[in-house]
This record gives sequence, C-alpha cells and structure tokens, in this order.
Amino acid sequence: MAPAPASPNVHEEIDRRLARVGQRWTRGRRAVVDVMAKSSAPVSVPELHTLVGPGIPLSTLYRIISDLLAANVLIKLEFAEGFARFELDDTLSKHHHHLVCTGCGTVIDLELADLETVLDGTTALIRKRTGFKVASHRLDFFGLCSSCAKAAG
Amino acid sequence: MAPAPASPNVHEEIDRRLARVGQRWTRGRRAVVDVMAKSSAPVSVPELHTLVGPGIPLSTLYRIISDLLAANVLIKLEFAEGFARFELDDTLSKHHHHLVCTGCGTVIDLELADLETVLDGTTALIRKRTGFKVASHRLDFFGLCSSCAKAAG
DNA sequence: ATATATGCAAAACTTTTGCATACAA
DNA sequence: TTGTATGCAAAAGTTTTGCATATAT
Repeated sequence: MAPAPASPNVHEEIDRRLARVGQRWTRGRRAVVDVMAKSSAPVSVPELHTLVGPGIPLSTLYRIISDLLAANVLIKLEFAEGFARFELDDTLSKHHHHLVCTGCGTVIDLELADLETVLDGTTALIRKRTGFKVASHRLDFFGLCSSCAKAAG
Repeated sequence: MAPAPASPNVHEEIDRRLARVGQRWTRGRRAVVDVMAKSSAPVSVPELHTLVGPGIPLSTLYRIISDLLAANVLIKLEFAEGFARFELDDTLSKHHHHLVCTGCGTVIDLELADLETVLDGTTALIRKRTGFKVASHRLDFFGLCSSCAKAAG
C-alpha cells in the first residue's frame, strides 16, 4: 500500500540525476531525500524543517526542494491547504494515488494497480477527443479516514 | 465537454444555499458567481479581480470566496502554481476532471462519464482495503494542449 | 433595526532572492 | 581551485484579519 522503501538502487539513481544537472550531493540534500524516502505521504516544507531538525534554515530547504524538483527527484503536489507538499518522483518509488482525510487532514498513499490500466487507456481517448497529449495524471480521493469515520459515527 | 452554463435553476439553488447559512445575496457575490458560472475552467482570485473589475478589492474577493466555500457553492483547487483556483461545486454544474497543460499553464475542463463508473466502483474497494470512507475524488491529467504539442513538434 | 458584508490598512504565512561565506568536486 | 551550495536577512506574493462604515433583509 505504501510506496517501496528507499533502496540502494534509488540512492544511485538519485545520484545519477543530480550529476546529470551538475548538482552536488550535500548534507542538506541527503537529509531531505532521506526524509522523503522514509515518508509514506507527501511532506510540506515546514514539516521537513521539523523532521530534519533546525540545523538547516527554511530558505535553504526551499532552495534544496527547488533543485530536487529541477533534477526530477521530487514532484510537487498541492491539496488546497495553502502550501505545497513534495514526494519522491514516481519513477523512484512507485506510482500511487492519495487518500485525503477531510476530518484530520492526513494524506495517505495508496497503490491501485488495477485502476492504472483504465486510466492509461483513457489517455488515447482524451487525445482523440481533444488533441490534448496526456503525459501523466493525478488522482486523489477525499473522505474520512477510518478513525475520523468512527468518530463521526 | 465544458460544464453546463449557468441556468436559472442554478441561480435558485445558490440562493437556497446562501440562505441556509444566513448569507446575503449581494452585488459582490453576484459578480463572483457570474464569473464562475461563465468560466469553463477554474479561476484564481487575481483573475477574478480582473474579470469583475477593480470595483471590488482583493480582500473582499477573498472574503466572498471564503463565504461561498462555506456555503458549498464553490470548491477550491490547487495545481501546484503557488495559489488557489476556484470553481462552482460539482452539484451545481457537472462533475468533471481537468487537463492541465504543462506548456502554457492552461486548465481545461473535461467530462469523462465512462470513467466515472470505474472510479465510483473503486470507492467500495478502497473502503474494504483501508477503512477509508471515500466521499469524492479529483482526477487531473497533465500534458500538452494541442497548440503546445504542435509547437513542441 | 439589526445582523451581515464591505473597504481600507495592516499583518500573517509561504516562498523567493541578494550577497557574502563555506563546501564539494 | 572553481563553481556550486549555504546562511542570513530582506523582500515578494498570496491570503487573512481588525475595525469602522455601508448594506441587505
């Protein structure tokens, strides 16, 4: 259900992607990538700041995030919260969707391989109908997580 | 392909929703709802400011938006642009998805009735697998619109 | 008449940037 | 050594809020 944990292969692949755009493998980037690889849900910058400790200032975290986006190591997501969240690129972990709890705000990763087939098939249909050339998609489900559902009765 | 245009019925239904939470039907709200009803894609507040004219200050627009969200007249969307977009609630127009052009940033509304059946069926699966009680979903496709695809060769 | 909505100004919050210094290759 | 990354401080962009006034019902 959660994306694959960080493996040495992932680490090597990130290394390759940083090198490709002339980025160096620094303490700060290692810290950010480690947090992202361990997290089973997208992370915001303030959360990241807490998770990596106050050693790295927010401005640097934002710059690291921006660099890792440019290197195709991370992707950016927004859930109408007023700030952005980030997670490892699908090609580094596994393509997945999100369950967003409207009760407590928690975001849960979810793999739905069966649904992928349908969505991929839709790509051709959209192109024929509209001329739009789909490259990727994003699917979020909103509702109540099991504990919020219980609390609501 | 685009959502249904504003109809008298929609207007009445909005009226009802405002009344339900004790909100008044004012010049500013009428202006905002009119823009939303005419637009075939989600609108940002700065865009709204341009579209309704400078007569209504940004702070008031933000407050109107906030009120209309609370009255379930609008929904809030974010596309990783750094700001939010808004559109009429699905129950006032028609449930649809979005094509987001990564070339020019344009967002296009798209109805995919056939896909809805599959997605609705997925709800039960998710609940059984995870205990998460899905209430709604959101599906965005990213890629190049026909003109950007042409420009890219 | 009375509660709600607006306008203006100020502030809060997220994110970006300039510049001097520190660090990776 | 040389270009890239960091830290600090300041700024920019989006969104929120306090308070007095205006407006809808």
